[in-house]
Amino acid sequence: MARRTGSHSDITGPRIRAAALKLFARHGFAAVSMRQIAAEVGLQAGALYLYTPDKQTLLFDLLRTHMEELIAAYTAASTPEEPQAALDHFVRFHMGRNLDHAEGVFLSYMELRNLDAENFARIEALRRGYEDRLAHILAAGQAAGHFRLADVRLATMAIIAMINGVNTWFREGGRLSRTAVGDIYVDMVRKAVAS
Amino acid sequence: MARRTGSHSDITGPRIRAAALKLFARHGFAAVSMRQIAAEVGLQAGALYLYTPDKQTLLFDLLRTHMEELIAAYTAASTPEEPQAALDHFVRFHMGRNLDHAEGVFLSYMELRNLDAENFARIEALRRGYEDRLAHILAAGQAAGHFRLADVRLATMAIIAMINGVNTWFREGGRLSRTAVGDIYVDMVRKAVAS
DNA sequence: GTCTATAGAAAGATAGAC
DNA sequence: GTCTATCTTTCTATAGAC
Repeated sequence: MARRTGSHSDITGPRIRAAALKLFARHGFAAVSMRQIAAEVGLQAGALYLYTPDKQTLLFDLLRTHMEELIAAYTAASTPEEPQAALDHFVRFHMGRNLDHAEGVFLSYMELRNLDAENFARIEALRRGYEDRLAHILAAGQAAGHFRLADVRLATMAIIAMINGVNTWFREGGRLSRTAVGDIYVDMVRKAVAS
Repeated sequence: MARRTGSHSDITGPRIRAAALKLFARHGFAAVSMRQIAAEVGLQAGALYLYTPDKQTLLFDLLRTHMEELIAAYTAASTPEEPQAALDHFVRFHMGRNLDHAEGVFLSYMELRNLDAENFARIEALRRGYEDRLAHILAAGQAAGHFRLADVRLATMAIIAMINGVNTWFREGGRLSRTAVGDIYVDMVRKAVAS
């Protein structure tokens, strides 16, 4: 398909979103100007408005994409049937995914307040859908007598929060490897839900 | 002590900090203007500069006060000697304190990036000092054979993150009371560190 | 101690040339 | 598809009156 010079619609969009993700995560949504995002991509500020109607929609698209790709990746990595194996798998998947998409994770927790009510509800629905995957594993293990949980929803939130916390301190090349941390967290989670 | 009309130095300072805490937590540091803070207190923007040299110092003072009062409160609530009792006590204290100071907790995790390097280091040192209280409990319990931990530092971070997560979903008057949630978390933590 | 007024910089978004 | 130029608003911080 022939294209005239200066026409980069299909590549510029992703580059804008990548720049915005990086800058929003690093400095915060409100602290980053459209001019900064444009400069990061090598554009003038006005050109951004060919790709997003406004700044908030740009943020919403980042959060929506982050959640959708998380769910798609979890779905693609088939979960074992057996509850204990499924739980171990969830812990390792969630930790690895979080570390590989740290900027998106940070944004999706910190910048929800910059969405309007409708967009906020959409992102929350996606997050809840993901959390339900873990809740179902726990409920199945509880029903089968493998786990002993006072409350499935609280255990779900506790496990996710615990793993999310890894992003605040883990550094590649630090004292413990990613695999070693994963092993230790799997062990702690196993014990926490054990019957 | 005689005081002329319009002189409220001793009361205005705390009111400014309270307003800034509320607004920063709700909308984010960068999204809140000095005018908004002043309006919340019933002042003009210029008057704020009698109480803080600039906006960032106002944020730093909030974070420092939050951490110092957290540590002071934990110190004042005497910790049991026995490791398991001390751990239970820490879980309940940390959860309750977080819920009572949700805005400060949120700020102290979300707005660190708005501090310069020196101020950031000071806040991190305070946080580390607090985390060490839990680490010492875990290490003592490990040494006494009450706990089995693959790594004391990881267990410390995991427990704190797990409890911090409560702030994102707990609502007073919801399905479970604060005490009920505390009981369940104490149970999960006990099991996670059990030998 | 607080106000009004303002300096000076920067923001989001749009119009129109190329 | 992108740029230049600009409108309009808002920001932090300061100066000086009261």
